[in-house]
Amino acid sequence: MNQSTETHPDITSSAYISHDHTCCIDNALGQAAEICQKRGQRLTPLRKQVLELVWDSHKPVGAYDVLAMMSRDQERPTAPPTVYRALDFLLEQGLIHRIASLNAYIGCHCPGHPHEGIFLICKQCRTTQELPDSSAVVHLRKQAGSTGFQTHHALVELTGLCPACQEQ
Amino acid sequence: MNQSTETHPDITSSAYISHDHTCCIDNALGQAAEICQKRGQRLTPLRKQVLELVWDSHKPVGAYDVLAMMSRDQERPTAPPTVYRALDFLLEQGLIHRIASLNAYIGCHCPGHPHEGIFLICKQCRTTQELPDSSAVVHLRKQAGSTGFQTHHALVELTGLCPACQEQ
DNA sequence: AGTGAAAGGATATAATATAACACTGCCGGG
DNA sequence: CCCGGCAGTGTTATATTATATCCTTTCACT
Repeated sequence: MNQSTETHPDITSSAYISHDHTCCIDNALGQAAEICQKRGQRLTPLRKQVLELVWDSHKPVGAYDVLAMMSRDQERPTAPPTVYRALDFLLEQGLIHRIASLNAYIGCHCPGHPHEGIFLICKQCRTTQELPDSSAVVHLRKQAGSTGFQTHHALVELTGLCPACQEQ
Repeated sequence: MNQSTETHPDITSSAYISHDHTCCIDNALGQAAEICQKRGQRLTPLRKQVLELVWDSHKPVGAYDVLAMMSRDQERPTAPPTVYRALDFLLEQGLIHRIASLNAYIGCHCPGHPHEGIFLICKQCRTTQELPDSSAVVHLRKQAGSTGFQTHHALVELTGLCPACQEQ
Protein backbone atom coordinates (compact mmCIF):
# COMPACT_ATOMS: atom_id res chain seq x y z
CA MET A 1 0.00 0.00 0.00
CA ASN A 2 1.25 3.45 -0.73
CA GLN A 3 2.05 5.73 2.11
CA SER A 4 0.31 8.82 0.84
CA THR A 5 -0.98 11.15 3.49
CA GLU A 6 -3.59 12.64 1.19
CA THR A 7 -7.15 12.87 2.38
CA HIS A 8 -8.15 10.61 -0.49
CA PRO A 9 -5.76 7.72 -0.28
CA ASP A 10 -5.07 5.72 -3.38
CA ILE A 11 -7.67 3.06 -2.97
CA THR A 12 -6.70 1.33 -6.16
CA SER A 13 -3.60 0.11 -4.41
CA SER A 14 -3.66 -3.60 -3.86
CA ALA A 15 -3.90 -5.58 -0.69
CA TYR A 16 -2.38 -8.42 -2.68
CA ILE A 17 0.93 -6.70 -3.28
CA SER A 18 3.55 -6.99 -0.62
CA HIS A 19 3.86 -3.77 1.34
CA ASP A 20 4.74 -2.25 4.67
CA HIS A 21 1.51 -2.95 6.44
CA THR A 22 2.30 -0.80 9.45
CA CYS A 23 1.67 2.13 7.15
CA CYS A 24 -1.82 0.85 6.39
CA ILE A 25 -2.52 0.63 10.08
CA ASP A 26 -1.07 4.02 10.91
CA ASN A 27 -2.95 5.59 8.05
CA ALA A 28 -6.21 3.98 9.12
CA LEU A 29 -5.82 5.03 12.74
CA GLY A 30 -4.87 8.55 11.75
CA GLN A 31 -7.83 8.97 9.46
CA ALA A 32 -10.16 7.46 12.02
CA ALA A 33 -9.05 9.91 14.68
CA GLU A 34 -9.51 12.82 12.32
CA ILE A 35 -12.95 11.69 11.17
CA CYS A 36 -14.22 11.08 14.68
CA GLN A 37 -13.01 14.43 15.85
CA LYS A 38 -14.73 16.19 12.97
CA ARG A 39 -17.97 14.47 13.85
CA GLY A 40 -17.75 14.85 17.59
CA GLN A 41 -17.50 11.12 18.04
CA ARG A 42 -15.15 9.48 20.52
CA LEU A 43 -12.52 7.08 19.29
CA THR A 44 -11.96 5.61 22.74
CA PRO A 45 -8.97 3.38 23.51
CA LEU A 46 -11.20 0.32 23.25
CA ARG A 47 -12.57 1.30 19.86
CA LYS A 48 -9.11 2.19 18.66
CA GLN A 49 -7.80 -1.16 19.79
CA VAL A 50 -10.56 -3.00 17.92
CA LEU A 51 -9.94 -0.94 14.79
CA GLU A 52 -6.26 -1.75 15.02
CA LEU A 53 -6.97 -5.46 15.39
CA VAL A 54 -9.32 -5.42 12.41
CA TRP A 55 -6.56 -3.73 10.43
CA ASP A 56 -4.08 -6.35 11.56
CA SER A 57 -4.19 -7.81 8.05
CA HIS A 58 -6.00 -7.48 4.75
CA LYS A 59 -8.07 -10.49 5.64
CA PRO A 60 -11.50 -10.12 7.18
CA VAL A 61 -11.50 -11.08 10.85
CA GLY A 62 -14.38 -12.50 12.81
CA ALA A 63 -15.72 -10.80 15.92
CA TYR A 64 -14.52 -13.73 17.98
CA ASP A 65 -11.06 -13.50 16.46
CA VAL A 66 -10.90 -9.92 17.70
CA LEU A 67 -12.22 -11.12 21.02
CA ALA A 68 -9.50 -13.75 21.28
CA MET A 69 -6.76 -11.28 20.39
CA MET A 70 -8.00 -8.87 23.04
CA SER A 71 -8.30 -11.54 25.67
CA ARG A 72 -4.78 -12.76 24.96
CA ASP A 73 -3.33 -9.42 25.97
CA GLN A 74 -5.32 -9.07 29.17
CA GLU A 75 -5.79 -10.98 32.35
CA ARG A 76 -9.54 -10.70 32.30
CA PRO A 77 -11.15 -12.01 29.11
CA THR A 78 -13.25 -9.62 27.08
CA ALA A 79 -16.93 -10.39 26.64
CA PRO A 80 -18.67 -10.49 23.24
CA PRO A 81 -20.83 -7.37 23.71
CA THR A 82 -17.71 -5.30 24.25
CA VAL A 83 -16.37 -6.27 20.86
CA TYR A 84 -19.69 -6.04 19.06
CA ARG A 85 -20.33 -2.57 20.43
CA ALA A 86 -16.99 -1.38 19.20
CA LEU A 87 -17.55 -3.02 15.80
CA ASP A 88 -20.99 -1.42 15.55
CA PHE A 89 -19.51 1.97 16.27
CA LEU A 90 -16.81 1.50 13.65
CA LEU A 91 -19.40 0.31 11.11
CA GLU A 92 -21.61 3.32 11.80
CA GLN A 93 -18.67 5.63 11.30
CA GLY A 94 -17.75 3.85 8.08
CA LEU A 95 -14.32 2.91 9.42
CA ILE A 96 -14.82 -0.79 8.75
CA HIS A 97 -17.03 -2.93 6.56
CA ARG A 98 -18.81 -6.16 7.30
CA ILE A 99 -18.30 -9.02 4.86
CA ALA A 100 -21.64 -10.77 4.94
CA SER A 101 -20.50 -13.92 3.17
CA LEU A 102 -17.87 -14.52 5.86
CA ASN A 103 -19.50 -13.01 8.94
CA ALA A 104 -16.34 -10.99 9.29
CA TYR A 105 -15.06 -7.45 9.36
CA ILE A 106 -12.41 -5.57 7.44
CA GLY A 107 -10.93 -2.09 7.57
CA CYS A 108 -12.24 0.45 5.12
CA HIS A 109 -9.74 1.86 2.62
CA CYS A 110 -11.51 5.08 2.16
CA PRO A 111 -13.37 6.12 5.29
CA GLY A 112 -15.03 9.47 5.53
CA HIS A 113 -16.41 9.20 2.03
CA PRO A 114 -19.67 7.34 2.35
CA HIS A 115 -19.62 4.48 -0.11
CA GLU A 116 -20.54 0.88 -0.53
CA GLY A 117 -17.63 -1.36 -1.12
CA ILE A 118 -17.08 -3.95 -3.77
CA PHE A 119 -15.06 -6.73 -2.25
CA LEU A 120 -12.81 -9.25 -3.94
CA ILE A 121 -12.38 -12.15 -1.57
CA CYS A 122 -9.77 -14.83 -2.19
CA LYS A 123 -11.14 -18.26 -1.36
CA GLN A 124 -7.74 -19.59 -0.59
CA CYS A 125 -5.82 -16.99 1.41
CA ARG A 126 -8.88 -14.92 2.34
CA THR A 127 -7.07 -11.72 1.46
CA THR A 128 -9.72 -9.20 0.52
CA GLN A 129 -9.41 -6.18 -1.69
CA GLU A 130 -11.90 -3.33 -1.73
CA LEU A 131 -12.63 -1.71 -5.06
CA PRO A 132 -14.01 1.79 -5.40
CA ASP A 133 -17.65 2.22 -6.28
CA SER A 134 -17.94 1.74 -9.99
CA SER A 135 -20.32 2.38 -12.82
CA ALA A 136 -21.33 -1.26 -12.53
CA VAL A 137 -22.96 -0.53 -9.19
CA VAL A 138 -24.66 2.53 -10.63
CA HIS A 139 -25.94 0.31 -13.43
CA LEU A 140 -27.18 -2.26 -10.91
CA ARG A 141 -29.09 0.40 -9.01
CA LYS A 142 -30.61 1.66 -12.24
CA GLN A 143 -31.65 -1.83 -13.20
CA ALA A 144 -33.27 -2.24 -9.79
CA GLY A 145 -34.88 1.18 -10.09
CA SER A 146 -36.45 0.25 -13.40
CA THR A 147 -38.46 -2.40 -11.59
CA GLY A 148 -39.70 0.22 -9.13
CA PHE A 149 -37.29 -0.79 -6.38
CA GLN A 150 -35.61 1.94 -4.35
CA THR A 151 -32.11 0.81 -3.42
CA HIS A 152 -30.66 2.00 -0.14
CA HIS A 153 -27.64 -0.21 0.08
CA ALA A 154 -25.76 -2.40 -2.37
CA LEU A 155 -23.83 -5.40 -1.17
CA VAL A 156 -21.31 -6.75 -3.66
CA GLU A 157 -18.89 -9.53 -2.78
CA LEU A 158 -16.94 -11.40 -5.43
CA THR A 159 -15.31 -14.65 -4.41
CA GLY A 160 -12.49 -16.27 -6.32
CA LEU A 161 -8.71 -16.42 -6.51
CA CYS A 162 -6.33 -13.55 -6.00
CA PRO A 163 -3.37 -13.18 -8.36
CA ALA A 164 -0.94 -14.89 -5.99
CA CYS A 165 -3.16 -17.91 -5.32
CA GLN A 166 -3.88 -18.44 -9.01
CA GLU A 167 -0.25 -19.37 -9.54
CA GLN A 168 -0.37 -22.34 -7.25
CA MET B 1 -46.21 -14.78 -11.40
CA ASN B 2 -47.06 -16.12 -14.80
CA GLN B 3 -47.97 -19.71 -15.21
CA SER B 4 -45.85 -20.43 -18.23
CA THR B 5 -44.66 -23.97 -18.52
CA GLU B 6 -41.73 -23.01 -20.69
CA THR B 7 -38.32 -24.29 -19.78
CA HIS B 8 -37.20 -20.68 -19.38
CA PRO B 9 -39.81 -19.11 -17.16
CA ASP B 10 -40.30 -15.39 -17.30
CA ILE B 11 -37.99 -14.37 -14.53
CA THR B 12 -38.73 -10.70 -15.02
CA SER B 13 -42.12 -11.24 -13.43
CA SER B 14 -42.37 -9.61 -10.04
CA ALA B 15 -42.66 -11.08 -6.61
CA TYR B 16 -44.11 -7.73 -5.58
CA ILE B 17 -47.20 -8.02 -7.73
CA SER B 18 -50.16 -9.87 -6.32
CA HIS B 19 -50.47 -13.28 -7.89
CA ASP B 20 -51.67 -16.80 -7.37
CA HIS B 21 -48.72 -18.06 -5.42
CA THR B 22 -49.75 -21.71 -5.58
CA CYS B 23 -48.68 -21.54 -9.20
CA CYS B 24 -45.20 -20.42 -8.16
CA ILE B 25 -44.96 -23.35 -5.82
CA ASP B 26 -46.30 -25.85 -8.32
CA ASN B 27 -44.00 -24.52 -10.98
CA ALA B 28 -40.98 -24.69 -8.67
CA LEU B 29 -41.75 -28.23 -7.55
CA GLY B 30 -42.35 -29.35 -11.11
CA GLN B 31 -39.10 -27.90 -12.38
CA ALA B 32 -37.21 -29.30 -9.42
CA ALA B 33 -38.51 -32.81 -10.08
CA GLU B 34 -37.57 -32.56 -13.72
CA ILE B 35 -34.10 -31.21 -13.04
CA CYS B 36 -33.31 -33.82 -10.42
CA GLN B 37 -34.45 -36.60 -12.65
CA LYS B 38 -32.29 -35.37 -15.51
CA ARG B 39 -29.30 -35.32 -13.22
CA GLY B 40 -29.96 -38.59 -11.49
CA GLN B 41 -30.45 -36.80 -8.19
CA ARG B 42 -33.16 -37.74 -5.74
CA LEU B 43 -35.78 -35.19 -4.78
CA THR B 44 -36.85 -37.14 -1.72
CA PRO B 45 -40.05 -36.32 0.18
CA LEU B 46 -37.99 -34.51 2.82
CA ARG B 47 -36.16 -32.38 0.28
CA LYS B 48 -39.40 -31.69 -1.53
CA GLN B 49 -41.03 -30.62 1.71
CA VAL B 50 -38.18 -28.23 2.49
CA LEU B 51 -38.29 -26.80 -1.02
CA GLU B 52 -42.03 -26.29 -0.66
CA LEU B 53 -41.58 -24.51 2.67
CA VAL B 54 -38.89 -22.25 1.25
CA TRP B 55 -41.26 -21.40 -1.58
CA ASP B 56 -44.03 -20.68 0.90
CA SER B 57 -43.59 -16.99 0.13
CA HIS B 58 -41.37 -14.60 -1.77
CA LYS B 59 -39.60 -13.74 1.47
CA PRO B 60 -36.39 -15.45 2.44
CA VAL B 61 -36.88 -17.91 5.29
CA GLY B 62 -34.36 -18.92 7.90
CA ALA B 63 -33.31 -22.51 8.39
CA TYR B 64 -34.91 -22.48 11.81
CA ASP B 65 -38.15 -21.13 10.36
CA VAL B 66 -38.24 -24.16 8.10
CA LEU B 67 -37.42 -26.30 11.09
CA ALA B 68 -40.30 -24.83 13.07
CA MET B 69 -42.74 -25.30 10.21
CA MET B 70 -41.70 -28.93 9.85
CA SER B 71 -41.89 -29.63 13.54
CA ARG B 72 -45.35 -28.10 13.73
CA ASP B 73 -46.74 -30.71 11.38
CA GLN B 74 -45.14 -33.68 13.10
CA GLU B 75 -45.20 -35.26 16.50
CA ARG B 76 -41.45 -35.64 16.68
CA PRO B 77 -39.54 -32.38 16.21
CA THR B 78 -37.05 -32.18 13.36
CA ALA B 79 -33.37 -31.64 14.18
CA PRO B 80 -31.24 -28.90 12.59
CA PRO B 81 -28.97 -31.18 10.53
CA THR B 82 -31.98 -32.60 8.77
CA VAL B 83 -32.98 -29.18 7.52
CA TYR B 84 -29.45 -28.05 6.72
CA ARG B 85 -28.75 -31.19 4.73
CA ALA B 86 -31.85 -30.63 2.65
CA LEU B 87 -30.99 -26.96 2.18
CA ASP B 88 -27.46 -27.88 1.13
CA PHE B 89 -28.78 -30.29 -1.43
CA LEU B 90 -31.17 -27.69 -2.82
CA LEU B 91 -28.38 -25.12 -2.96
CA GLU B 92 -26.08 -27.55 -4.77
CA GLN B 93 -28.78 -28.26 -7.32
CA GLY B 94 -29.43 -24.54 -7.77
CA LEU B 95 -33.04 -24.89 -6.65
CA ILE B 96 -32.70 -22.27 -3.93
CA HIS B 97 -30.37 -19.40 -3.12
CA ARG B 98 -28.90 -18.29 0.16
CA ILE B 99 -29.30 -14.62 1.07
CA ALA B 100 -26.10 -13.91 2.96
CA SER B 101 -27.21 -10.59 4.40
CA LEU B 102 -30.17 -12.29 6.07
CA ASN B 103 -28.83 -15.77 6.74
CA ALA B 104 -31.89 -17.00 4.92
CA TYR B 105 -32.94 -18.99 1.91
CA ILE B 106 -35.22 -18.31 -1.03
CA GLY B 107 -36.48 -20.29 -3.99
CA CYS B 108 -34.72 -19.81 -7.29
CA HIS B 109 -36.81 -18.42 -10.14
CA CYS B 110 -34.79 -19.98 -12.82
CA PRO B 111 -33.28 -23.26 -11.68
CA GLY B 112 -31.46 -25.47 -14.10
CA HIS B 113 -29.66 -22.57 -15.67
CA PRO B 114 -26.58 -21.98 -13.57
CA HIS B 115 -26.51 -18.33 -12.63
CA GLU B 116 -25.77 -15.99 -9.80
CA GLY B 117 -28.72 -14.05 -8.66
CA ILE B 118 -29.10 -10.37 -8.09
CA PHE B 119 -31.48 -9.89 -5.20
CA LEU B 120 -33.67 -6.93 -4.35
CA ILE B 121 -34.56 -7.19 -0.70
CA CYS B 122 -37.24 -4.99 0.84
CA LYS B 123 -36.21 -3.79 4.28
CA GLN B 124 -39.76 -3.46 5.39
CA CYS B 125 -41.73 -6.44 4.15
CA ARG B 126 -38.68 -8.57 3.34
CA THR B 127 -40.16 -9.56 0.00
CA THR B 128 -37.26 -10.39 -2.27
CA GLN B 129 -37.10 -10.30 -6.02
CA GLU B 130 -34.46 -12.04 -8.06
CA LEU B 131 -33.22 -10.29 -11.18
CA PRO B 132 -31.60 -12.10 -14.08
CA ASP B 133 -27.85 -11.85 -14.46
CA SER B 134 -27.16 -8.57 -16.13
CA SER B 135 -24.40 -6.75 -17.94
CA ALA B 136 -23.66 -4.99 -14.67
CA VAL B 137 -22.41 -8.24 -13.21
CA VAL B 138 -20.36 -8.89 -16.32
CA HIS B 139 -18.89 -5.43 -15.88
CA LEU B 140 -18.13 -6.12 -12.23
CA ARG B 141 -16.30 -9.30 -13.12
CA LYS B 142 -14.34 -7.46 -15.77
CA GLN B 143 -13.41 -4.77 -13.32
CA ALA B 144 -12.24 -7.42 -10.88
CA GLY B 145 -10.39 -9.22 -13.66
CA SER B 146 -8.50 -6.07 -14.55
CA THR B 147 -6.89 -6.19 -11.11
CA GLY B 148 -5.81 -9.78 -11.74
CA PHE B 149 -8.58 -11.29 -9.66
CA GLN B 150 -10.31 -14.40 -10.97
CA THR B 151 -13.96 -14.30 -9.95
CA HIS B 152 -15.73 -17.58 -9.27
CA HIS B 153 -18.87 -16.30 -7.70
CA ALA B 154 -20.59 -12.94 -7.52
CA LEU B 155 -22.84 -12.09 -4.61
CA VAL B 156 -25.12 -9.11 -5.20
CA GLU B 157 -27.80 -8.10 -2.73
CA LEU B 158 -29.52 -4.74 -2.92
CA THR B 159 -31.47 -3.62 0.12
CA GLY B 160 -34.15 -0.95 0.03
CA LEU B 161 -37.86 -0.48 -0.40
CA CYS B 162 -40.11 -2.37 -2.77
CA PRO B 163 -42.72 -0.45 -4.76
CA ALA B 164 -45.54 -1.25 -2.32
CA CYS B 165 -43.62 -0.23 0.80
CA GLN B 166 -42.48 3.05 -0.74
CA GLU B 167 -46.07 4.26 -0.69
CA GLN B 168 -46.43 4.04 3.05
C1' DA C 1 -31.64 -61.79 -0.48
C1' DG C 2 -27.01 -59.36 -0.11
C1' DT C 3 -24.27 -55.30 -0.38
C1' DG C 4 -22.49 -50.70 -0.62
C1' DA C 5 -23.65 -46.00 -0.82
C1' DA C 6 -26.78 -42.33 0.04
C1' DA C 7 -30.13 -40.34 3.04
C1' DG C 8 -31.92 -39.35 7.36
C1' DG C 9 -32.26 -39.55 12.74
C1' DA C 10 -30.28 -38.17 17.12
C1' DT C 11 -27.21 -35.95 20.21
C1' DA C 12 -24.02 -32.70 21.16
C1' DT C 13 -21.59 -28.62 20.37
C1' DA C 14 -19.51 -24.79 17.68
C1' DA C 15 -19.80 -20.11 15.93
C1' DT C 16 -22.03 -15.75 15.63
C1' DA C 17 -24.76 -12.21 17.84
C1' DT C 18 -27.87 -9.77 21.17
C1' DA C 19 -30.67 -8.70 25.54
C1' DA C 20 -30.65 -6.85 29.91
C1' DC C 21 -28.92 -4.72 33.75
C1' DA C 22 -25.17 -2.63 36.58
C1' DC C 23 -21.25 0.35 37.22
C1' DT C 24 -18.30 4.32 36.24
C1' DG C 25 -16.81 8.68 34.92
C1' DC C 26 -17.68 12.87 32.70
C1' DC C 27 -20.11 17.11 32.01
C1' DG C 28 -23.46 20.74 32.46
C1' DG C 29 -27.03 23.13 35.43
C1' DG C 30 -28.34 24.47 39.67
C1' DC D 1 -20.04 21.85 45.12
C1' DC D 2 -23.67 18.52 44.22
C1' DC D 3 -26.58 16.24 41.46
C1' DG D 4 -28.69 14.27 37.40
C1' DG D 5 -28.21 12.44 33.02
C1' DC D 6 -25.84 10.10 29.58
C1' DA D 7 -22.27 7.67 26.99
C1' DG D 8 -19.22 3.99 27.47
C1' DT D 9 -18.03 -0.26 29.33
C1' DG D 10 -18.46 -4.59 32.27
C1' DT D 11 -21.02 -8.76 33.27
C1' DT D 12 -24.16 -12.45 32.85
C1' DA D 13 -27.22 -14.86 30.35
C1' DT D 14 -29.26 -16.26 26.21
C1' DA D 15 -30.70 -16.15 21.25
C1' DT D 16 -29.63 -17.47 16.59
C1' DT D 17 -27.31 -19.90 12.99
C1' DA D 18 -24.64 -23.86 11.66
C1' DT D 19 -21.80 -28.14 11.99
C1' DA D 20 -19.56 -32.56 13.83
C1' DT D 21 -20.25 -37.19 14.84
C1' DC D 22 -22.15 -41.46 15.11
C1' DC D 23 -25.74 -44.51 14.17
C1' DT D 24 -29.81 -46.39 11.63
C1' DT D 25 -32.64 -46.72 7.64
C1' DT D 26 -33.54 -46.78 2.84
C1' DC D 27 -32.47 -47.51 -1.78
C1' DA D 28 -30.39 -49.03 -6.11
C1' DC D 29 -28.17 -52.59 -7.93
C1' DT D 30 -26.52 -57.07 -8.25
